[in-house]
Amino acid sequence: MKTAFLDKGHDHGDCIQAALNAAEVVCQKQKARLTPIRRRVLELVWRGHAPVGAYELLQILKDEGFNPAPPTVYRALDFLIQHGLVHRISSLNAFVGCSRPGDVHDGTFLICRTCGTAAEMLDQTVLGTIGDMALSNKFSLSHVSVEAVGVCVDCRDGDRTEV
Amino acid sequence: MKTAFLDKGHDHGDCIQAALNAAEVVCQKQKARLTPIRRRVLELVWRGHAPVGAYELLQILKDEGFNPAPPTVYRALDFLIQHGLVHRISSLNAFVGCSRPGDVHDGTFLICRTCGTAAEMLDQTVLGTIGDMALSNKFSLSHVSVEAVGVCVDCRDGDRTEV
DNA sequence: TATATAATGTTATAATATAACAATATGTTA
DNA sequence: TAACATATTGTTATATTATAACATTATATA
Repeated sequence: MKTAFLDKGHDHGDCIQAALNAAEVVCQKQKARLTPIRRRVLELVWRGHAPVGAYELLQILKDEGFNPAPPTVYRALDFLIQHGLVHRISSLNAFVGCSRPGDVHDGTFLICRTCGTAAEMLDQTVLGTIGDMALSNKFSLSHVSVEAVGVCVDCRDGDRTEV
Repeated sequence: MKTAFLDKGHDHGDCIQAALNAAEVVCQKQKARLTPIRRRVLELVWRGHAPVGAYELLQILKDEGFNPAPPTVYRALDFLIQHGLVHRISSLNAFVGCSRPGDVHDGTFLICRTCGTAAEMLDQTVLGTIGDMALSNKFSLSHVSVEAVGVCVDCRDGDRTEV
Protein backbone atom coordinates (compact mmCIF):
# COMPACT_ATOMS: atom_id res chain seq x y z
CA MET A 1 0.00 0.00 0.00
CA LYS A 2 1.17 3.51 -0.80
CA THR A 3 1.69 5.76 2.19
CA ALA A 4 2.70 9.38 2.67
CA PHE A 5 6.14 8.07 3.58
CA LEU A 6 8.35 7.12 0.67
CA ASP A 7 10.29 3.90 0.71
CA LYS A 8 13.67 4.40 2.34
CA GLY A 9 15.26 2.93 -0.77
CA HIS A 10 13.72 5.47 -3.13
CA ASP A 11 15.93 7.42 -5.51
CA HIS A 12 16.07 10.72 -3.75
CA GLY A 13 17.87 12.35 -6.64
CA ASP A 14 14.56 12.06 -8.46
CA CYS A 15 12.79 13.91 -5.64
CA ILE A 16 15.27 16.77 -5.84
CA GLN A 17 15.14 16.92 -9.61
CA ALA A 18 11.35 16.85 -9.66
CA ALA A 19 11.21 19.63 -7.06
CA LEU A 20 13.58 21.83 -9.04
CA ASN A 21 11.76 21.19 -12.29
CA ALA A 22 8.42 21.94 -10.72
CA ALA A 23 9.86 25.12 -9.23
CA GLU A 24 10.99 26.30 -12.66
CA VAL A 25 7.53 25.71 -14.06
CA VAL A 26 5.75 27.35 -11.16
CA CYS A 27 7.96 30.41 -11.23
CA GLN A 28 7.62 30.80 -14.96
CA LYS A 29 3.86 30.53 -14.64
CA GLN A 30 3.76 33.11 -11.85
CA LYS A 31 6.37 35.37 -13.44
CA ALA A 32 8.52 34.96 -10.35
CA ARG A 33 12.29 34.73 -10.47
CA LEU A 34 13.95 31.57 -9.26
CA THR A 35 17.29 33.24 -8.57
CA PRO A 36 20.43 31.22 -7.83
CA ILE A 37 20.05 31.61 -4.08
CA ARG A 38 16.38 30.73 -4.09
CA ARG A 39 17.09 27.75 -6.27
CA ARG A 40 19.96 26.62 -4.09
CA VAL A 41 17.94 27.01 -0.90
CA LEU A 42 15.14 24.94 -2.41
CA GLU A 43 17.64 22.30 -3.41
CA LEU A 44 19.06 22.24 0.12
CA VAL A 45 15.63 22.04 1.70
CA TRP A 46 15.18 18.96 -0.48
CA ARG A 47 18.35 17.35 0.85
CA GLY A 48 16.03 14.90 2.50
CA HIS A 49 12.49 14.54 3.71
CA ALA A 50 13.27 15.86 7.18
CA PRO A 51 12.66 19.56 7.85
CA VAL A 52 15.79 21.72 7.89
CA GLY A 53 16.46 24.76 10.06
CA ALA A 54 17.26 28.16 8.56
CA TYR A 55 20.62 28.36 10.29
CA GLU A 56 21.50 24.90 9.08
CA LEU A 57 20.89 26.10 5.51
CA LEU A 58 22.88 29.20 6.29
CA GLN A 59 25.87 27.14 7.38
CA ILE A 60 25.80 25.01 4.25
CA LEU A 61 25.63 28.10 2.04
CA LYS A 62 28.56 29.60 3.91
CA ASP A 63 30.60 26.48 3.29
CA GLU A 64 29.82 26.90 -0.40
CA GLY A 65 31.05 30.47 -0.59
CA PHE A 66 27.70 32.23 -0.88
CA ASN A 67 28.43 33.85 2.48
CA PRO A 68 24.94 35.04 3.23
CA ALA A 69 23.51 36.61 6.38
CA PRO A 70 20.31 35.31 7.97
CA PRO A 71 17.97 37.64 6.06
CA THR A 72 19.13 36.16 2.78
CA VAL A 73 18.05 32.69 3.80
CA TYR A 74 14.81 33.82 5.40
CA ARG A 75 13.92 35.81 2.31
CA ALA A 76 14.55 32.85 0.07
CA LEU A 77 12.45 30.65 2.35
CA ASP A 78 9.67 33.23 2.41
CA PHE A 79 9.69 33.36 -1.36
CA LEU A 80 9.54 29.58 -1.63
CA ILE A 81 6.70 29.40 0.88
CA GLN A 82 4.77 32.18 -0.90
CA HIS A 83 5.00 30.25 -4.14
CA GLY A 84 3.91 26.95 -2.67
CA LEU A 85 7.29 25.24 -2.91
CA VAL A 86 8.14 24.91 0.77
CA HIS A 87 6.24 24.48 4.04
CA ARG A 88 7.24 25.75 7.45
CA ILE A 89 6.92 23.28 10.31
CA SER A 90 6.31 25.58 13.22
CA SER A 91 6.68 23.00 15.96
CA LEU A 92 10.24 22.42 14.72
CA ASN A 93 11.12 25.92 13.52
CA ALA A 94 12.15 24.22 10.31
CA PHE A 95 11.34 23.98 6.64
CA VAL A 96 10.50 21.14 4.30
CA GLY A 97 9.85 20.80 0.59
CA CYS A 98 6.25 20.77 -0.53
CA SER A 99 4.96 17.56 -2.07
CA ARG A 100 2.49 19.29 -4.34
CA PRO A 101 4.50 22.27 -5.57
CA GLY A 102 2.75 25.26 -7.01
CA ASP A 103 -0.63 24.39 -5.60
CA VAL A 104 -0.55 26.72 -2.60
CA HIS A 105 -2.18 24.81 0.21
CA ASP A 106 -2.07 24.11 3.92
CA GLY A 107 0.45 21.67 5.26
CA THR A 108 -0.66 18.54 7.08
CA PHE A 109 2.24 16.44 8.27
CA LEU A 110 3.11 13.20 9.96
CA ILE A 111 6.53 13.76 11.54
CA CYS A 112 8.67 10.84 12.64
CA ARG A 113 10.59 11.67 15.78
CA THR A 114 13.15 8.96 15.04
CA CYS A 115 14.26 9.64 11.47
CA GLY A 116 12.94 13.19 11.29
CA THR A 117 10.92 12.61 8.13
CA ALA A 118 7.94 14.89 7.68
CA ALA A 119 5.46 13.21 5.35
CA GLU A 120 2.82 15.44 3.86
CA MET A 121 -0.69 14.02 3.91
CA LEU A 122 -2.08 15.01 0.56
CA ASP A 123 -5.41 13.46 1.40
CA GLN A 124 -7.97 16.21 1.94
CA THR A 125 -9.94 14.46 4.67
CA VAL A 126 -8.19 16.17 7.57
CA LEU A 127 -8.53 19.63 6.08
CA GLY A 128 -12.12 18.87 5.22
CA THR A 129 -12.89 17.95 8.79
CA ILE A 130 -11.24 21.10 10.07
CA GLY A 131 -13.18 23.10 7.54
CA ASP A 132 -16.38 21.59 8.89
CA MET A 133 -15.39 22.44 12.44
CA ALA A 134 -14.63 26.00 11.43
CA LEU A 135 -17.98 26.27 9.72
CA SER A 136 -19.88 25.01 12.73
CA ASN A 137 -18.04 27.60 14.82
CA LYS A 138 -18.83 30.32 12.29
CA PHE A 139 -15.11 30.77 11.94
CA SER A 140 -13.78 32.18 8.70
CA LEU A 141 -10.78 29.98 7.98
CA SER A 142 -7.59 31.31 6.38
CA HIS A 143 -5.01 28.63 6.88
CA VAL A 144 -4.39 25.51 8.87
CA SER A 145 -1.37 23.74 10.21
CA VAL A 146 -1.49 20.10 11.25
CA GLU A 147 1.63 18.59 12.72
CA ALA A 148 1.36 15.06 14.05
CA VAL A 149 4.39 13.60 15.78
CA GLY A 150 5.07 9.90 16.22
CA VAL A 151 7.11 7.09 14.73
CA CYS A 152 6.94 6.01 11.10
CA VAL A 153 6.58 2.39 10.10
CA ASP A 154 10.16 2.00 8.90
CA CYS A 155 11.57 3.23 12.20
CA ARG A 156 9.20 1.09 14.19
CA ASP A 157 9.91 -2.08 12.23
CA GLY A 158 13.41 -1.66 11.02
CA ASP A 159 15.25 0.12 13.80
CA ARG A 160 16.77 2.37 11.20
CA THR A 161 17.55 5.90 12.13
CA GLU A 162 18.32 7.95 9.05
CA VAL A 163 16.51 8.85 5.87
CA MET B 1 -25.68 27.50 19.17
CA LYS B 2 -22.71 26.91 21.39
CA THR B 3 -19.34 27.40 19.73
CA ALA B 4 -15.74 26.99 20.84
CA PHE B 5 -15.64 30.77 21.19
CA LEU B 6 -17.16 32.18 24.34
CA ASP B 7 -19.42 35.16 24.18
CA LYS B 8 -17.46 38.39 24.44
CA GLY B 9 -19.64 39.40 27.35
CA HIS B 10 -18.86 36.32 29.43
CA ASP B 11 -17.65 36.74 32.99
CA HIS B 12 -13.99 36.05 32.56
CA GLY B 13 -13.39 36.06 36.29
CA ASP B 14 -15.28 32.79 36.29
CA CYS B 15 -12.90 31.36 33.69
CA ILE B 16 -9.89 32.27 35.80
CA GLN B 17 -11.43 30.97 38.99
CA ALA B 18 -12.47 27.72 37.34
CA ALA B 19 -8.98 27.25 35.91
CA LEU B 20 -7.34 27.78 39.29
CA ASN B 21 -9.77 25.50 41.06
CA ALA B 22 -9.29 22.80 38.47
CA ALA B 23 -5.53 23.18 38.81
CA GLU B 24 -5.71 22.64 42.56
CA VAL B 25 -7.71 19.48 42.05
CA VAL B 26 -5.49 18.17 39.29
CA CYS B 27 -2.31 18.79 41.24
CA GLN B 28 -3.68 17.21 44.37
CA LYS B 29 -4.74 14.18 42.37
CA GLN B 30 -1.34 13.91 40.71
CA LYS B 31 0.59 14.75 43.88
CA ALA B 32 2.15 17.69 42.09
CA ARG B 33 2.85 21.00 43.79
CA LEU B 34 1.08 24.07 42.54
CA THR B 35 3.67 26.48 43.93
CA PRO B 36 3.05 30.24 44.07
CA ILE B 37 4.93 30.88 40.85
CA ARG B 38 3.21 28.09 38.98
CA ARG B 39 -0.12 29.24 40.24
CA ARG B 40 0.59 32.83 39.33
CA VAL B 41 1.79 31.90 35.84
CA LEU B 42 -1.36 29.88 35.28
CA GLU B 43 -3.45 32.80 36.44
CA LEU B 44 -1.60 35.12 34.05
CA VAL B 45 -1.98 32.72 31.14
CA TRP B 46 -5.69 32.92 31.88
CA ARG B 47 -5.71 36.71 31.66
CA GLY B 48 -7.69 36.22 28.51
CA HIS B 49 -8.37 33.68 25.80
CA ALA B 50 -5.53 34.85 23.62
CA PRO B 51 -2.19 33.02 23.87
CA VAL B 52 0.48 34.87 25.86
CA GLY B 53 4.23 34.86 25.22
CA ALA B 54 6.72 33.72 27.85
CA TYR B 55 8.48 37.07 27.92
CA GLU B 56 5.20 38.86 28.31
CA LEU B 57 4.53 36.76 31.42
CA LEU B 58 8.06 37.46 32.56
CA GLN B 59 7.51 41.19 32.35
CA ILE B 60 4.29 41.05 34.35
CA LEU B 61 5.97 38.98 37.05
CA LYS B 62 8.82 41.45 37.21
CA ASP B 63 6.37 44.29 37.69
CA GLU B 64 4.94 42.33 40.61
CA GLY B 65 8.26 41.88 42.38
CA PHE B 66 8.78 38.19 41.66
CA ASN B 67 11.82 39.17 39.62
CA PRO B 68 12.30 35.91 37.78
CA ALA B 69 14.67 35.02 34.95
CA PRO B 70 13.40 33.29 31.81
CA PRO B 71 14.01 29.73 33.10
CA THR B 72 11.60 30.33 35.96
CA VAL B 73 8.76 31.12 33.60
CA TYR B 74 9.60 28.36 31.15
CA ARG B 75 9.76 25.83 33.98
CA ALA B 76 6.39 26.90 35.27
CA LEU B 77 4.95 26.68 31.76
CA ASP B 78 6.50 23.24 31.25
CA PHE B 79 4.96 22.08 34.51
CA LEU B 80 1.55 23.40 33.54
CA ILE B 81 1.77 21.78 30.12
CA GLN B 82 2.88 18.46 31.60
CA HIS B 83 -0.11 18.44 33.87
CA GLY B 84 -2.60 19.30 31.17
CA LEU B 85 -3.32 22.84 32.35
CA VAL B 86 -1.80 24.82 29.50
CA HIS B 87 -1.24 24.34 25.76
CA ARG B 88 1.59 25.73 23.70
CA ILE B 89 0.63 27.32 20.38
CA SER B 90 3.73 26.74 18.35
CA SER B 91 2.79 28.93 15.41
CA LEU B 92 2.66 31.87 17.84
CA ASN B 93 5.36 30.86 20.31
CA ALA B 94 2.77 31.46 22.96
CA PHE B 95 0.76 29.74 25.65
CA VAL B 96 -2.92 29.45 26.42
CA GLY B 97 -4.99 27.91 29.18
CA CYS B 98 -6.41 24.47 28.54
CA SER B 99 -10.19 24.20 28.31
CA ARG B 100 -10.33 20.69 29.68
CA PRO B 101 -7.77 20.84 32.50
CA GLY B 102 -6.27 17.69 33.85
CA ASP B 103 -7.25 15.55 30.92
CA VAL B 104 -3.92 15.57 29.11
CA HIS B 105 -4.77 15.78 25.43
CA ASP B 106 -3.73 17.28 22.13
CA GLY B 107 -4.61 20.85 21.35
CA THR B 108 -6.79 21.72 18.38
CA PHE B 109 -7.36 25.43 18.04
CA LEU B 110 -9.19 28.01 16.00
CA ILE B 111 -7.16 31.20 16.31
CA CYS B 112 -8.66 34.56 15.45
CA ARG B 113 -6.09 36.83 13.89
CA THR B 114 -8.10 39.90 14.81
CA CYS B 115 -8.80 39.53 18.52
CA GLY B 116 -6.14 36.89 19.16
CA THR B 117 -8.53 34.44 20.78
CA ALA B 118 -7.52 30.80 20.54
CA ALA B 119 -10.60 28.64 20.93
CA GLU B 120 -9.97 25.02 21.70
CA MET B 121 -12.07 22.58 19.70
CA LEU B 122 -13.03 19.97 22.23
CA ASP B 123 -14.85 17.98 19.59
CA GLN B 124 -12.90 14.81 18.85
CA THR B 125 -13.71 14.64 15.15
CA VAL B 126 -10.53 16.31 13.96
CA LEU B 127 -8.27 14.19 16.12
CA GLY B 128 -10.21 11.12 15.06
CA THR B 129 -9.64 11.90 11.41
CA ILE B 130 -5.94 12.45 12.00
CA GLY B 131 -5.81 9.18 13.90
CA ASP B 132 -7.34 7.44 10.89
CA MET B 133 -4.80 9.02 8.57
CA ALA B 134 -1.98 7.94 10.85
CA LEU B 135 -3.34 4.42 10.91
CA SER B 136 -3.60 4.19 7.16
CA ASN B 137 0.02 5.37 6.96
CA LYS B 138 1.07 2.83 9.58
CA PHE B 139 2.23 5.76 11.66
CA SER B 140 2.38 5.37 15.40
CA LEU B 141 0.92 8.63 16.65
CA SER B 142 2.18 10.37 19.79
CA HIS B 143 0.72 13.82 19.70
CA VAL B 144 -0.95 16.22 17.33
CA SER B 145 -1.13 19.95 17.00
CA VAL B 146 -3.84 21.63 14.97
CA GLU B 147 -3.71 25.38 14.62
CA ALA B 148 -6.25 26.98 12.33
CA VAL B 149 -5.99 30.70 11.74
CA GLY B 150 -8.81 32.93 10.54
CA VAL B 151 -11.39 35.37 11.87
CA CYS B 152 -13.96 34.56 14.55
CA VAL B 153 -17.60 35.40 14.12
CA ASP B 154 -17.55 38.29 16.59
CA CYS B 155 -14.69 40.01 14.80
CA ARG B 156 -16.28 39.45 11.42
CA ASP B 157 -19.68 40.73 12.45
CA GLY B 158 -18.96 43.22 15.14
CA ASP B 159 -15.76 44.93 14.09
CA ARG B 160 -14.55 44.54 17.63
CA THR B 161 -10.89 44.06 18.23
CA GLU B 162 -10.33 42.97 21.80
CA VAL B 163 -11.39 40.08 23.95
C1' DT C 1 19.88 55.37 -21.44
C1' DA C 2 17.03 56.75 -17.69
C1' DT C 3 14.03 55.15 -14.37
C1' DA C 4 11.52 52.13 -11.47
C1' DT C 5 11.30 47.86 -9.22
C1' DA C 6 13.04 43.70 -7.34
C1' DA C 7 16.56 41.26 -5.13
C1' DT C 8 20.47 40.90 -2.33
C1' DG C 9 24.10 42.60 0.92
C1' DT C 10 25.18 44.25 5.45
C1' DT C 11 24.95 45.55 10.21
C1' DA C 12 22.69 45.42 14.15
C1' DT C 13 19.42 43.74 17.21
C1' DA C 14 15.00 41.58 18.68
C1' DA C 15 12.60 37.60 20.38
C1' DT C 16 12.46 33.01 22.05
C1' DA C 17 14.53 29.31 24.63
C1' DT C 18 17.87 26.41 27.23
C1' DA C 19 22.35 24.83 29.63
C1' DA C 20 24.72 24.58 33.76
C1' DC C 21 25.38 25.09 38.31
C1' DA C 22 24.16 27.24 43.02
C1' DA C 23 20.96 27.87 46.61
C1' DT C 24 16.84 26.86 49.00
C1' DA C 25 12.72 24.49 50.23
C1' DT C 26 10.21 20.29 50.98
C1' DG C 27 9.44 15.57 52.00
C1' DT C 28 11.12 11.21 54.03
C1' DT C 29 13.48 8.13 56.92
C1' DA C 30 16.37 6.76 60.64
C1' DT D 1 14.49 15.90 65.47
C1' DA D 2 18.51 15.29 62.55
C1' DA D 3 20.20 13.61 58.35
C1' DC D 4 19.42 12.82 53.89
C1' DA D 5 17.31 12.78 49.31
C1' DT D 6 14.55 15.10 46.08
C1' DA D 7 12.15 18.90 44.06
C1' DT D 8 12.01 23.66 43.19
C1' DT D 9 13.79 28.03 42.35
C1' DG D 10 17.67 31.41 41.66
C1' DT D 11 21.29 33.03 38.76
C1' DT D 12 24.42 33.71 35.03
C1' DA D 13 25.45 32.97 30.69
C1' DT D 14 24.50 31.74 26.17
C1' DA D 15 22.15 29.32 22.29
C1' DT D 16 18.74 29.58 18.73
C1' DT D 17 15.51 31.68 15.70
C1' DA D 18 14.01 35.76 13.34
C1' DT D 19 13.54 40.61 11.76
C1' DA D 20 14.40 45.83 11.23
C1' DA D 21 16.64 49.18 8.69
C1' DC D 22 19.23 50.87 5.27
C1' DA D 23 22.85 50.33 1.38
C1' DT D 24 23.94 48.25 -2.88
C1' DT D 25 23.33 45.72 -7.04
C1' DA D 26 20.72 43.50 -10.66
C1' DT D 27 16.78 43.29 -13.72
C1' DA D 28 12.94 44.87 -16.34
C1' DT D 29 10.55 48.58 -18.76
C1' DA D 30 9.71 52.95 -20.78
